[in-house]
Amino acid sequence: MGGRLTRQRASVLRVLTACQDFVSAQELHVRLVTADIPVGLSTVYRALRDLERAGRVDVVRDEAGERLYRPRPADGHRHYLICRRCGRSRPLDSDVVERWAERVGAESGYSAVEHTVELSGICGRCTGLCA
Amino acid sequence: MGGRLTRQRASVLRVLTACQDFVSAQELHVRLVTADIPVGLSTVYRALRDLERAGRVDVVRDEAGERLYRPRPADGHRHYLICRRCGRSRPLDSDVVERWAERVGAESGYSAVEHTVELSGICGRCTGLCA
DNA sequence: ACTCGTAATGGGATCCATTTTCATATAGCC
DNA sequence: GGCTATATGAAAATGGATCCCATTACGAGT
Ligand SMILES: [Mn+2]
Ligand SMILES: [Mn+2]
Ligand SMILES: [Zn+2]
Ligand SMILES: [Zn+2]
Repeated sequence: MGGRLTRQRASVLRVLTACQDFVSAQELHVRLVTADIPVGLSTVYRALRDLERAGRVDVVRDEAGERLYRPRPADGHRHYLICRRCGRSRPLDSDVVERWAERVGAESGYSAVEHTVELSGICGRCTGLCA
Repeated sequence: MGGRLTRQRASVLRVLTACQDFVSAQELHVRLVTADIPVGLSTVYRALRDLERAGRVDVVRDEAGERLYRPRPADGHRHYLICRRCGRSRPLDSDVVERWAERVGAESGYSAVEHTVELSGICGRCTGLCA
């Protein structure tokens, strides 16, 4: 399933995990380079693509359409509420939506139904700062 | 609210409405040109941006991140189930999710909470064709 | 530990949707 | 009809993501 274990891939996963929030590939690349862990940008993109395929990360898009990654909790698939100002995210209890999506999908006659659910807002800390 | 009523803007909205499904800006531009309605691509993008700001269209992103537009039904905000193969979409009854999103948002301490909900699958017609 | 085949790397080129620029056209008010 | 702020559109710029390909290095086999 996973390919060879290279220094680069290990570093990408380690630094991503240390983030605890959604980060873009570019941002992650900067963090790696800043931490004196030289990894090419292409390699970061490839590592993230592979992690995504392996179901190890959750992916969302910000308003500009940029892809943001976050390590997926061990207990599987999650949805998040993300601060549009600072990016802080928290996983949600989404049982209700999961059941709704399943039911609607089944009733529709469509097959292989997938869903995207994202909430965004301004977190308490950001509401405090400025206005 | 809208600015001047130009031939181009009128055409964009008319052809978009005739589509009855999600279309990309580029696709819409091709349809316009094909129908002998010359409109610049930039103008299509600008018209769609304005329609979006005015709440006249719903916007989703396909898997490639491309933005797709569909005229919004008169009764407001909707969510859709879209065929990943051919693009056919149907509006969903999303009361359950609306209430869930509202509750979760309120409990979170975040303000100005917004949500994105999209279902995608393979429609009956596409399942029939090939495999 | 050494070799070797093959997958992985990375810097630059390339892709492509979307935005910006700016000279020109025109809607809409007098 | 004239005026002017606004809209247009062709071309250039932007920027995230992917591709290319010569080079590197993982790791299985010995
Ligand atoms: Mn889910
Ligand atoms: Mn909704
Ligand atoms: Zn915040
Ligand atoms: Zn279909």
